[in-house]
Amino acid sequence: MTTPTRRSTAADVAAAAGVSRSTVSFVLNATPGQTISDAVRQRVRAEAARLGYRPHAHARALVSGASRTVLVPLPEWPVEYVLRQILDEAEATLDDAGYTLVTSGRHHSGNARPLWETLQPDIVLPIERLAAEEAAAIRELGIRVVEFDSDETEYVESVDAQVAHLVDRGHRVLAYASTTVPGMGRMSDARIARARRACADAGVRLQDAVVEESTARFVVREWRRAGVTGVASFNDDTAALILGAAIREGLRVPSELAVIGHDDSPIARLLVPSLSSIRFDTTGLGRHLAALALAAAAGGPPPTAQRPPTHARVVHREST
Amino acid sequence: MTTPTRRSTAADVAAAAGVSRSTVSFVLNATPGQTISDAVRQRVRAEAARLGYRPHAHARALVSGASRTVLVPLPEWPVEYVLRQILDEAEATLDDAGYTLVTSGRHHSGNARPLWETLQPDIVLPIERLAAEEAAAIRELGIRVVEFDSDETEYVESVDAQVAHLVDRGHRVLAYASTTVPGMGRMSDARIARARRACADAGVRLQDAVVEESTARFVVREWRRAGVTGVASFNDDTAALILGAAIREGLRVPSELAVIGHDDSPIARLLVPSLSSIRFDTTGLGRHLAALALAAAAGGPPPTAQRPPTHARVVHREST
DNA sequence: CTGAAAGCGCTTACAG
DNA sequence: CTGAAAGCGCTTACAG
Repeated sequence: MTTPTRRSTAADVAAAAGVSRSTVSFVLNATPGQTISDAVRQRVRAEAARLGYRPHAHARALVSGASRTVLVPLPEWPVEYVLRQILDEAEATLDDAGYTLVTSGRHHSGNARPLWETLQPDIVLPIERLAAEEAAAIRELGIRVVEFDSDETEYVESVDAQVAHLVDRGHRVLAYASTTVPGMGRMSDARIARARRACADAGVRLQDAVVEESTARFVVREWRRAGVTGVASFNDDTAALILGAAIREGLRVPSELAVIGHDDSPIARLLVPSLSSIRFDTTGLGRHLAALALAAAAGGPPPTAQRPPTHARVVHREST
Repeated sequence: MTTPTRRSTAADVAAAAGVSRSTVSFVLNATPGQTISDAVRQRVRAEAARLGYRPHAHARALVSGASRTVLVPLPEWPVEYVLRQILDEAEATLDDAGYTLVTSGRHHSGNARPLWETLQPDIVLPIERLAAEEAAAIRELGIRVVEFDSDETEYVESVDAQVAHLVDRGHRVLAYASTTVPGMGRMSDARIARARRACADAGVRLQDAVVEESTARFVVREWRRAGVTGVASFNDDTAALILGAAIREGLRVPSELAVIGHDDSPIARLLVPSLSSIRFDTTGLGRHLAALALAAAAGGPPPTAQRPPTHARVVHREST
């Protein structure tokens, strides 16, 4: 760790090039409508390069009123594979448009100010809907908040795909395995509700249970007793728990118990038997997020009220 | 998405409270050495609250020269479980000290400026050592760069623990399973080298191979032929690949082939048989990172040149 | 064709 | 006890 050197400013460049600070700004920002000789432009650029000049972001943001930054507050629950993939794609797309995506962690113990105050992003795009007061507080900072038009209940079509897959493969008594990760309760409830409806529509029965490591074998035994032959899971980790319990119970998978996960995370391919799962169009979703942010940054309304393209589809492997 | 309202400034608060802007600043920042009547203080605070005044971060950073922000550029390779845990802890610790930790993604396609320019953090703390020119460029921005005193070769004692565990359990021909994730090559090489040394010291033989999904069974067959009975893996995903291949080959684990992973990621408990692995003191490492950043922010040298407490230790499960 | 000046929102010596 | 003023580093009308 060495001591930082004093950074060079536009004034330094101006002095070195023998021009005014405005000229430096005009040249370096290629401001249109200015008539500056090529010789001067060359000189300014050369001096800027020589001095390693980089405009000070805070000063620029202060005067321009925009930081070209998008803040994504992460949800309370641990961020899973799918969301990471989506955010990676959103980040790349925003980068192409000259915007930087920053995610904020789930700690806000309170000593540091909230990241939107520290960062002063142009846009805040929360994954989970913010509390109304919180959103209002952010807006009072002059920041635009992008709220999704849809709540969790619209993102559960993947459950239909799980149920349809199991029904197609001849299962008539199903179970839904949900999880207890704190903060995911609402999402879990929405998915169970959707599973119930899908099963009712298909005329099959549905059990459900919260599955944890310590109870997985017990749950599996109960389900077997109730005639369950196919299980849809909240995510791949929960499915792995079911799969493990089934194996330890000496059940054959999928002939005695079929299991389908959700998210198609890396673990799905690593399990034996490999896990059928639900894959999302994370690229499409990521670009959709980026488009929402960019539209908000441009000051307009969201691009389309259309639902993003989830394209949830079954990846069929050995477990079903 | 609603249009943002104009945010209120210190000038608004001053006008509303009938005082000067300096007084507002003194009151709100509790600047010591000022003698301001309680009545005035009350009034300023009340108006600030009523107007929802929040100091503009960029203006404040511009004048104070500090943003109370720590930037952690993430490595090129996909961030695994252990690093996330470490960063979560570092984030919480920094938050307690009033600093915000921001991580920068691995995209820098180049249209957006590097995050350190956009963010102007006080400290940059890269996980992987930065290229010298890059570090120099950051320092020219007046930002302190914290370089670890140690390179990867010092973080491989966990390999000793893997080898010792297998040797303790009676294995005399070992194998090291490495991975091909781009960017992790150096780390992988360092660990294999360490495994070789540990095996030489223990007087046991060592094979090694890069393991991928498509080649895992082949590799396992080869190893069996060479008499290998214990495998140490670069990470838990690679171990899962070996485990899966062993099961598909009809081998009994651990009696015919023992496997130990690395990182103790969630998958280790989900596999059947459950995977022995190496757990780190992520809490200690996270706090160590935070301490390094804080020491740098305070302007001093790093707190201690001591190595961080990795405390790598074996978590013994069914696979060994 | 180029520079002096104002101003973004704040903090902090310095006068009263 | 409190306010006027300078200045952080930039951008951008506005004069020459």
